[in-house]
This record gives sequence, structure tokens and C-alpha cells, in this order.
Amino acid sequence: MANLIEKAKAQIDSLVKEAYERASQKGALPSGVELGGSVEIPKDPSLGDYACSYALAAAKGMKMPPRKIADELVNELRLDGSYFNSAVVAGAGFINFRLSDKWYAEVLAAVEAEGADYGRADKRTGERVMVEFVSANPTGPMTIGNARGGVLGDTLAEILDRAGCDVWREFYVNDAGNQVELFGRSIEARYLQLVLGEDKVPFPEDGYHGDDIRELARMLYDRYGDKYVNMDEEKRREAFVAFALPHNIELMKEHLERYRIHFDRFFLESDLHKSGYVEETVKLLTDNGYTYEKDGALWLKNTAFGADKDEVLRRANGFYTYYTVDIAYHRHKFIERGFDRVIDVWGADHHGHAVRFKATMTAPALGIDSNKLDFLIMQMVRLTRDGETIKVSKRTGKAITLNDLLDEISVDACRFFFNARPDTHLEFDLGLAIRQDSENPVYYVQYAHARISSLIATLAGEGVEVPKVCEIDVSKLGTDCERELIKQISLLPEEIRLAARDYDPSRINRYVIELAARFHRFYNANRIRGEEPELMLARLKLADATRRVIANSLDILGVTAPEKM
RNA sequence: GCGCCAGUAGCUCAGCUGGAUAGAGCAACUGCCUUCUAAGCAGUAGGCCAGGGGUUCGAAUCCCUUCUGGCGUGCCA
Repeated sequence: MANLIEKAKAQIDSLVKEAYERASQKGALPSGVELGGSVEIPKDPSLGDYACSYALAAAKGMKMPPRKIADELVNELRLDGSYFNSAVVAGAGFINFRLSDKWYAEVLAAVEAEGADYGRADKRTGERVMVEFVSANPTGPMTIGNARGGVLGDTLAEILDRAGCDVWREFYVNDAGNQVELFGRSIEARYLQLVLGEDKVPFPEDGYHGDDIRELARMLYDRYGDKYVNMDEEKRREAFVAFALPHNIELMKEHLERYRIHFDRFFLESDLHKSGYVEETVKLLTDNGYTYEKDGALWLKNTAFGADKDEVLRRANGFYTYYTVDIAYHRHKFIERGFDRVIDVWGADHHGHAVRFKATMTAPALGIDSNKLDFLIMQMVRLTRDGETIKVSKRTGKAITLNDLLDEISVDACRFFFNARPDTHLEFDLGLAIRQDSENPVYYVQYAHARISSLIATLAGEGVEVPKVCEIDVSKLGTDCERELIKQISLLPEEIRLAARDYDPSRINRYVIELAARFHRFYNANRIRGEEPELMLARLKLADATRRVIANSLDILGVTAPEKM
């Protein structure tokens, strides 16, 4: 097991409980009291490497002051052969433990043994998890919001994979329905304007005003001339959509690949219609009495499942709503494709939908365990330029697209920046981001990696290779700088576990920044090259382990780890 | 109105399934390159953790409440 944090905590737990047994047998402590409390890593390392609060938690049950209990426990502690070489009582009754060289050596050994896999969970869980994210409308280019969703989804998927799940990345393409209809009419209008003149053809009121629509019309005109002018409206739009949709989807794929995001599947909404699955799902709901007709529309009794309102399934004009198709799609994910868990990454502008949708998922006839559907709701991105908010709207076409952004900012910086905590609003200052080079924390981290790489290359040129753990004397790494660095290295498996549990990929950003900081501190305080051999080799080993762990962390984030800068 | 998310240093944010003295980056100021990458390090300064109650050995963290901001509450997705 490579999670040395869990190992250390578990060991303290059993050591203290053994001590309690001995103390209570001797009558120093009352017997039969459940030891509550927990083992933690103190914020201030000068207090200790690990601390437990058992004595505080047991004070009530034992009717004794916490410090007294702690004293008795420490008296009975047997630390020989453990990861710790001291335990002292402090504060209100904490027992603080100091790590021994044995533990530090095991951390370095774990990195050495596992290499690129260091940080991964020991076992695969076998759980099949789908992460559905981005799922941007194919009616236009991807936005800043998609830039955030893309990074969060992709990084979360990577983290779940390393936590032992079998992960599937999916992009849901809304290639049917109202928006596509509007998309077709928008292109049609632009096309006719090209041929007949801008003022001769009205533009649909709710149409897409973006320049990309004009470009699509221009492409159609360049290719087919005025061939479509006198064609039947419906056929014309159909032809335009048949051309434009695949074109846009290919473009999105291209831009996502540029952003280093690769999906296992682009799932087409239209397939759910074609196969009759939507129809079948509606029938299932209707047959089970979950629906009613009102004002010519078919409604879902969603209030019966705890929602705050009912939903329209089929509009009076006969078309199904997005809601209906979403039910069918999720039924398909769980029932037909058998995923054990599904995570949808959605913007906060859909959170109302998420709550109501979750209610729908509890409908018994669907046969879905709604607990297996999770949402990662990310708050909105506020785009500013030099402090002033830029309003972004797909409709007006003034949006800054993902691709525009990548023209200005490196993929590394972009991925690092957008991977902030999902539940906080993200302010993205374009003016700052564009000139963001040395200021961006991503470079701080990459710089640490480049520094180490360069050092190792220099030493290799002088015939000094990175040693094995068994070849070094770990006690040489005795300063605070060095120990704090090793402790941070030990944390990666735990950080991955927590990031997967909390759906918070940004933990890894914070982790790797702290790792780089501790390395820079170590590097500045100590020399490696030119020190006496034992010391040099021990420090070189530590530097190499750090490089490995920085690289692994950046790899999770989809950020490159450069050898040189 | 109701619901979700947030409010912590001048700015951007960590810390939130309760733990010891509330942290970082940027901005400001002071130092550190004849030696492994100064895109770095060390230090100074900066706080009514939005306000008010409560819970307990202990609250930025949990509960209630008020205020402020964002988003939702469509026969749009």
C-alpha cells in the first residue's frame, strides 16, 4: 500500500488502542470506554508530524481531564519498530507523534517502485463511471464556460481513474430539437441575405447572431451558389443542418483535442429519437400513470416525486422537450449501458434542472437507483478585462470562444487556471491572463520540474546517477525542509482519494503548488552538487522523487512537465 | 416569494464531515545570484473570517436568522 498517510494514521490508531488496553488493565484508566477522536496532521509541523485527539474525546466518558488521560496513554505506548520515534502530550491533551526515518524511507521507496503510477489507488474498484461533460450545443462555438467544464470534467475523470474506477468520458450532442431548428433557420436567413441582400431577408427573432452562422452560410454559398434559393423551405433547412451540424461537431472535436480533452464517445441525441427510445420512455412513463394532458401538452407529474413543479414532456406542437430526451438518455446510460455511476458536469445555470431531474430519476418504473446519479455543478465564470465585466451571450455572438482563448493563452495555463474549486464563482481577467506568464502558478510548478531535470542532467554528465533508496542514508535528510518535502510527497495518494470522493479536482492544483513551494525552499536552502557523496546522493534521490511526483500531478491536470524552461 | 452557490488581507483565493497562534499568490516594502535554472528563496506589513444569536471542552468550519452578490424558478437547453 502506497498511501503512507493512511498507514501512519492506522498505526497510531492501533498503537494508542493497545496502550489504552494496557493502561486500563493496570487500572490507570477506566476500562470499556470507546476512544473517539481522530488522527490528524497538525497545521503547524513544529507541534508534531501527526496528532491524535483521543484523550480529548474520551474525557467525558472517563470523567478525567484530557491531559491526564493523554499522559497515561503515552506511558503505555510502545513505539519500537513503528513509524514513530516519539510521542508527547501537548495543548489541551493532544498526543503528538514524530515520524522516524523508517517512514520517510518508505515514502521514497513507494515513489521509486511505482513511478508514473505513484498516486494511484492500490486496487481497481471495478466500478464503471461515466463522466458526461462539456456537451456544448453544436449550434455554435464553445465558450469560456465550456472551457471550465471541460477541464473540470476531464480532470475529474482522470482522478476517478487513478482512484480505481473504470471511467468513460462522454459528450452529449444536442443535434435535435428546438435549437437545431433555430440553427437551421438562422443559417437559412444568412444564406438568403447573401444571395438576395441583407435588407431583403428578415433574421429570425431568436436566431443565432454569431459570425459563425454567417461563415456557414458563406461556405454553403461558395459551394452551391444560389442553388437553394428556390428550394422548399423545409428541405433547404434540412440540407443546411445536415451540412452545418457535422461541420460544427468536427470543429468542436478539433478544439477539444487542442485542449487535450479526448472523449470516448460523442453521443448523438438524434439516435435516441431514431431508435424510438424516447418514444418508448414516454410510453413507460405514461403507462405507469406518471403523466397527464393539459392545454394540449403531455405533462410529467414530477411533484409526485418530490419536485417543486411538473414538467412538460411533449409540447402542444408535438415535439418532445429536452427534459424528456434527458430522461431517455439517462435511462439509456443506466439501464441499457449499465453504468454503475453517472456524473454530469453542469453549469450553475442548470442547477434547478439538476434538482428536479434527480427527483424524476426516483420514479420507480424507470428502474434507476437515483443515488447513482451525481451532479458536479460548477459556478459561472465571470469574464473581465482589466476589471470590467464582459457580458457574454451566444445570441449576440460576442462570446469569446474556447479556441480564441487558446490562441492567447497556453493550454497549460488555461487548464491550470480553470481547474479551480467548482462551487465558487470564477473570475477570469483576460487582460491578466494574456500577460500571465511568470505570474501564473502553473509556471511556478513547471519551473520546479525543469530545475530538477536540469540538475539531474548536469550530474548525469558528471557520472552521478540517481541512486536507489536502498543505496542512500535517509537520516541524511534530517532538516525541516527535507522532511516537509517528503511529507508532501507522501500526500499524493491521499489527495487523489479525497479529490475523487469530493469531486474536487482543484485539490491537485493546490497540492502541486505546495509541493513545488517545498521543493524550491529545499533547493534554496541546500546544495546538492558538490556536497560530500552520501549527502549529495540522498538529496539527489529526494529531488528525483519530487520530480516524479510533480510530473504525475501535472499529468493528472493535463499540463506538461517541461525538462527545460 | 421560493430554491441552489457564495461572502475570509487592498485584489484573486485556500482553509469548511469542529481542533492548537486563520494561510498562500498578486500588489507594497527589505534583503539574497564568483557555485546545481533568481520564472527562485528569506523577511516586513496587511484580518470584527459580512452582521447577530445558538450548539460545546473547543466554531472561519455545524444550526437558526438578517444583510449583500451570482444563478435558477419556460410548452428554451
